[in-house]
Amino acid sequence: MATTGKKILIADDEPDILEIISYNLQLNGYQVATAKDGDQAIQKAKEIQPDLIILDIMMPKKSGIEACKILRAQPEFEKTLIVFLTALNDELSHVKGLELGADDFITKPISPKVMVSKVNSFFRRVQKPEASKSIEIGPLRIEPDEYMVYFNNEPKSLAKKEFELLVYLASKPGRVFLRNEILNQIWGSDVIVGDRTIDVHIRKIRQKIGVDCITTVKGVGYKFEL
Amino acid sequence: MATTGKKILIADDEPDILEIISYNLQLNGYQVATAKDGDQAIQKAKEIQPDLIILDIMMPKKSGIEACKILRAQPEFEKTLIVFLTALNDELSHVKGLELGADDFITKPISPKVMVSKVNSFFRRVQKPEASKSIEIGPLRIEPDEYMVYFNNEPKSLAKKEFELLVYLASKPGRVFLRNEILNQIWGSDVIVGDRTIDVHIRKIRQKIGVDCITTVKGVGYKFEL
DNA sequence: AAGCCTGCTTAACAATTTGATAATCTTAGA
DNA sequence: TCTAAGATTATCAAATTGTTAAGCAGGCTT
Repeated sequence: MATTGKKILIADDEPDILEIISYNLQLNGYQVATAKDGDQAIQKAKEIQPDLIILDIMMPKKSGIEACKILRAQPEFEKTLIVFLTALNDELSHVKGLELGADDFITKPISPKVMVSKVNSFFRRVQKPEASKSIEIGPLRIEPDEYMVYFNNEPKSLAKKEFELLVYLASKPGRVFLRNEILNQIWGSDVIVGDRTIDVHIRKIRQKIGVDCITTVKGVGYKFEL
Repeated sequence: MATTGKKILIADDEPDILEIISYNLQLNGYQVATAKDGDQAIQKAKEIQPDLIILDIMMPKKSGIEACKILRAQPEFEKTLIVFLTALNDELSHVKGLELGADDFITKPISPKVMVSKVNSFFRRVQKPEASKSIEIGPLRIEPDEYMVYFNNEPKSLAKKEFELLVYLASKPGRVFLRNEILNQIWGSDVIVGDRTIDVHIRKIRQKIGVDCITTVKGVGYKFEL
């Protein structure tokens, strides 16, 4: 299954549960991180900024409820999906958890299949694309979100292929990309285009940006540098 | 407790359950309607247009799953919250239900208290996106509450889809939204509409607003910018 | 219930932009 | 100097979007 790019953090003190759930979510294309207690959950949450946090209620160090309270208090986790894992019949926890700002709870025991279904349904509601970060090299700023390049804050608009090519080269300034690498990355390994095609696109980028930020390495490829 | 105005429809074939849940939800300010089988649930849903529908899986006439399928097929219930009531261990129903477009399921037996908490959390979840602050960009002001756009204080009225689309794009000025993202957000991930549909709506917005505030990024999508 | 209005979607065609190629220069480097 | 790789330019086909009009369905009015 293709990766969805969604990051999930699971906190539970039972390694077995952690592993089986983690494994099944990964099979379904999620990026999974784990924590074995409340403190670790909080620390890892800050670290990886997950899209969904699953907290077991009963954990050492800090309970899931405490962890949730702490997380929710921070703006960065204000809108993160947080759900609790609870044992059956633990009604009090349910009520408390929901009042504390959890978005839902999941009762244990739970089969991996149901878990995956639930997780999918969480994301069905809140699917918003993650923002990619901008690249900044000297007076040049590339904004992948906007499909725009700014030179000294002057906006320069490139066509799709040109932009992709520039972003690719600029991803590692100074490094030379072989023509083959470029073809594979931007055009795909199965597409066949002529040799001059890359040149033409490079030319258009140079022309539109107005600064020579792409250097030719004859017989090898191109590199981005200012 | 003050009334929230939220309407809930509960369908279950056990009158006792119906009554006790209904009573507790009403205590918490919800308007509650009940149905005792699948057919009645569908009929009442059309009648009162509830904000949340709770369907028991095992019911006479039509099962909750069938009822859900029928309801979801109708545009008016496309985005209504629907949750299932299921007996424990009935995993198959869980999975099936979520795949059929239910938003969640609740396991029986369930205490009234937990039920109320869950219901509260459902509404909390769907209310978040409705943070209806007005958006103001330059001479353009968007009032989500009024479904109105003002340009230099001149009111421009847009149709629903047009308005939603504009609000979505304007939520992050400068950022390019892929056609796919737009489809998922405005039309829903399961609705299939033709390619030109977005264009036509974009055109109408541009036409009605009278200023070109939407930029096309060919091969990618659209972005809002003045 | 019939008719009208509005908004959503689609189809058909026009207009535009993009991407790839070919042909023709330039130039770095042997 | 000579040569091969790259730069330029023009051109064309394909992909993408814009525009218009027409069909349809739901809601409202009469």
